Amino acid sequence: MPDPKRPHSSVASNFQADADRLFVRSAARAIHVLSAFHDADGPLSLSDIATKAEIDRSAAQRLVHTLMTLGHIRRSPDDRGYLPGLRLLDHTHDTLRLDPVVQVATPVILEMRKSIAERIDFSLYDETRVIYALRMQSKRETFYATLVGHSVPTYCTAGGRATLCALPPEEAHEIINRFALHSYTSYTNVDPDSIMNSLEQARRDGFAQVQNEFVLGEVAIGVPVVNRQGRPLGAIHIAGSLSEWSAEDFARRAAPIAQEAARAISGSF
Amino acid sequence: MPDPKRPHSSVASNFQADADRLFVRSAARAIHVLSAFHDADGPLSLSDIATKAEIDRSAAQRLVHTLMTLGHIRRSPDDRGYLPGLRLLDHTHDTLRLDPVVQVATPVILEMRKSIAERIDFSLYDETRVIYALRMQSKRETFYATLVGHSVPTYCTAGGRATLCALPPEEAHEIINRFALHSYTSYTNVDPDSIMNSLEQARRDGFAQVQNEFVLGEVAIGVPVVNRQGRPLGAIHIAGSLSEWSAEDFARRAAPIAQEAARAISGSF
DNA sequence: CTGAATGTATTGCTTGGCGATACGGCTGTA
DNA sequence: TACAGCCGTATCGCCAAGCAATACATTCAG
Repeated sequence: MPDPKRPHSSVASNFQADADRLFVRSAARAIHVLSAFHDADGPLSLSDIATKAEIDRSAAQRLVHTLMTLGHIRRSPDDRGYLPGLRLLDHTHDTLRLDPVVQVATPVILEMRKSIAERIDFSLYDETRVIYALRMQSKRETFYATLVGHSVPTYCTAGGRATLCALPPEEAHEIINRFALHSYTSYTNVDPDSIMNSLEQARRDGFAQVQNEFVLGEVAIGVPVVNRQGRPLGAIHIAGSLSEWSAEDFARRAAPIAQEAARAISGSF
Repeated sequence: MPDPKRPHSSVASNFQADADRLFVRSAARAIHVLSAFHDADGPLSLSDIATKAEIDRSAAQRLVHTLMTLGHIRRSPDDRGYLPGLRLLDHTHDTLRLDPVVQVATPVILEMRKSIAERIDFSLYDETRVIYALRMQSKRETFYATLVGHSVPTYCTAGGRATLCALPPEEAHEIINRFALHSYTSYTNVDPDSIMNSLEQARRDGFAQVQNEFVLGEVAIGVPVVNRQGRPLGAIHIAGSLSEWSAEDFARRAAPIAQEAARAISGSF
């Protein structure tokens, strides 16, 4: 399953700096080096990093060296290339624990598991995607663990559609158009108009529902968490298996729980 | 002692650079800026960041500006300061999904939940601490969710002691001595010799056990995951409540499960 | 009103970072 | 065995990118 496009502001090395005297190129390049791993599927060599970060080998050498002394890059255990370093996880922790939305969502999500045994996730809104921040596993899930930081597209997932439906339609439309709409399964809806219709439906129902569009055999509902101005901050989603639920039953059971939780969180912003 | 030729250079900035021509100061400073949030408990102002990162306000301004355009820092929702940005979570995802140990541990940990209903964690070894990478919640846990990236000391936690006991004693001793041993609860063992004894015990038993030392009311066992050379890579830990288990019963029940899982993972490295 | 924060903007000097280049060590292959 | 093509590492002189100092508009507390 391919990852959705992660923003990667690429050619940014030079054209930024001319206009922007506050822009520190070396700092940005360091970040680009770390971002080189976004489309890696294993350890990278110096030249790999240079290519992906769009810098020359010398720059890659210097920056990798620097990041390695800081623990943000390490050699792979078998010494065949470079990997992201464990120190990056410290920033993860900071990002999550200092995020006001995560702070109030956490106890609410934990409480939800008393009401339903399915998989519950909380994710943060980032324009064309939502990023997984918290997860409560269901009892039976054994195959696939979504890692924290995993991001999925907004147009074809329950959580994503939930956040989009909290936006003014024209803004949602603009975001959908920014996408290279990709068919994850044969059921994925890639027609912008049809997606806009499901957003409309979700707005009426108060929750978004998706089956089979991103993962086969999965039914999921999503509810947006919004601030006082109604702007989306994130989403709560609950996912179950189509082998155990009809879509209707699942929505009837899961949606009210997610809605109540979302209301509790939304109240604080 | 400050060099008169470089009147206002901070200690942190140049002690590296003199010796090391490959070291890119601006890159390191960018990371320091992100690390400033490690000991923050809310949004930071520019001056806060400058202080914590040991740079002047100008540098902080430039670096924060740069990191903000990259999405690695953002303003807090109420516009009262800066927070770590969501893009950092992309690096989280890379770090976890590319980590060979996490790759093989994930399905094993997921499988464990079939055998036991308590809280199961997998964490990665980083010298004086272990960093939480994966978690399966127990049914009843409602108060406290450990966020991914959270790190705990090695000397007083089950997972930490498990990894230490896989080290040669002198090396473990050296690590323990590097610590400011801190009493998290009134039960925390802060005596190096006594800690060394529990490591010895853990080595004999094949698992480490800790009660009350880090969190009151909690009993936990930990088993190290090691490579072929026997070096620790991480640990599996299972935690339960002392209100439901005696320490002995808990160990009898949980240890074999964790040991089998650890063996399965350790085999691959 | 004052004083101390905040974030933002500008500037001239100089040193930190640049990129070209070279090197020794592996690995696979012809 | 010799060669080609990677790998990571090391060196060096040039100059603009990054630096620190400084100034300023707001906001907030006392």
